[in-house]
Amino acid sequence: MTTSMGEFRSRVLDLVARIPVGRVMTYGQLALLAGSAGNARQVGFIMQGLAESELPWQRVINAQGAISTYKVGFGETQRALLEAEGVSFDESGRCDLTRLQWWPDREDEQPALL
DNA sequence: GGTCTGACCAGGG
DNA sequence: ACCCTGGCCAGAC
Repeated sequence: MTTSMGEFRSRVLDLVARIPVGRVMTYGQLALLAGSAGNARQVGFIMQGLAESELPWQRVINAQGAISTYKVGFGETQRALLEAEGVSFDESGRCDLTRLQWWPDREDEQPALL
């Protein structure tokens, strides 16, 4: 079964759209759940340009619980958006993934934001 | 085809 | 906790 890049991309975006307010997912986690384990870097590429979209792009962070977008110029914006929905960061710029990382399951569904 | 790059990651020292 | 390494793989020359 081959998963085309187009399918991968749309699965990633579907997942991002479902992340509840105040929760986060990581690049690697999205790659895994979208059917391309180990392809975290491609998720980063897919996220390019989503800052102007309606998607909650700010809820995607790296596996250390930190923001990865400073190098692309969106870091401050992302942090502000997350803090505005209740996510707090420690001195080293990390949030508590054990508490905030969201894994899709039937009980914890939220209305899609699309 | 080859080579470089990257909103990444896990593991090891 | 930090830094480094190697792995990852699609895009863009």
